[in-house]
Amino acid sequence: MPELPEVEVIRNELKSKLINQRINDIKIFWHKTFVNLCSELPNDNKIADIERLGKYIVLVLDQNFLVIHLRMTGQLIFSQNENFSRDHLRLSIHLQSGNILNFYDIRKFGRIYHVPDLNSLFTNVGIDALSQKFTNDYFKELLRNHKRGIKSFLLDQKNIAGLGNIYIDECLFLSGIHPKKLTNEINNKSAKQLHINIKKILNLAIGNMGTTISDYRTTGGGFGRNQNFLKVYKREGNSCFKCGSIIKKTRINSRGTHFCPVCQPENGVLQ
DNA sequence: GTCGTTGTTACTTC
DNA sequence: CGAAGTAACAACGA
Ligand SMILES: [Zn+2]
Repeated sequence: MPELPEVEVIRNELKSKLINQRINDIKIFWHKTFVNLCSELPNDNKIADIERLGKYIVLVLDQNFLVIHLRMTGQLIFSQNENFSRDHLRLSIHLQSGNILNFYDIRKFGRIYHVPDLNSLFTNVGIDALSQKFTNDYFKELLRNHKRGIKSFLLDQKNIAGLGNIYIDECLFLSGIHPKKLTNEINNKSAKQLHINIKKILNLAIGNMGTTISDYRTTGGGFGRNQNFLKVYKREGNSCFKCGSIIKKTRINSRGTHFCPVCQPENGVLQ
């Protein structure tokens, strides 16, 4: 279930495969996957560019946009022929070159929106975590203006776009911040550390081609490698790489949350 | 049969 | 209003 790094890897791979290609036809196999808010289908449109905001991939067409969100189990797999699996195939974008971009999605939560503009779709999406606009000062202000558990705050895409459950646990561990620490009680030093680590961890994960825990695949169907470098996610019961304590797992926002009780003390007090 | 799962949104309650 | 909790979406594997 992809977060910013996985989406960015897919975007980079698709750029060379799709830009300047023309869409011939779209075949829909699960109706809810495709949300058409334009008067027509995107057939005959050229893909001019591919952008990303948070976990959204944006195919910029001549006239309008195709916006893709993979949600939990979405996969975009590129094929140069008709010889591909139809299992869990929800939609195919056929290009005039004969190549096909297939959208697989086991749980059917993913969506492909065809929209005339991006405003309505992105009203509740904040600044991208890897954007130049996401500065330390901006982050400090954002934290100060909310009183909310930091993990819950970071999961909310209207604050900062792109972080999800895995990378939030990793960023908070590396920064020594308890996931329930209130945003307005995080001091400037911790905020700066967290800001640096968010960028660092996301960029490292992109370099490792993303994290494959179960369903994430690159556009060639390959695995990422970043799952081999996680420090706390899925490591409950194992020793902390920093201090040797046992990594704990709890539930925050009904999400599995992994942390070291010594390196990330609640209320700044060792437990 | 039950539980948990990398996401988002609507809804309720405080 | 903000924040927190829950269900819903839906399918699979342990
Ligand atoms: Zn530790």
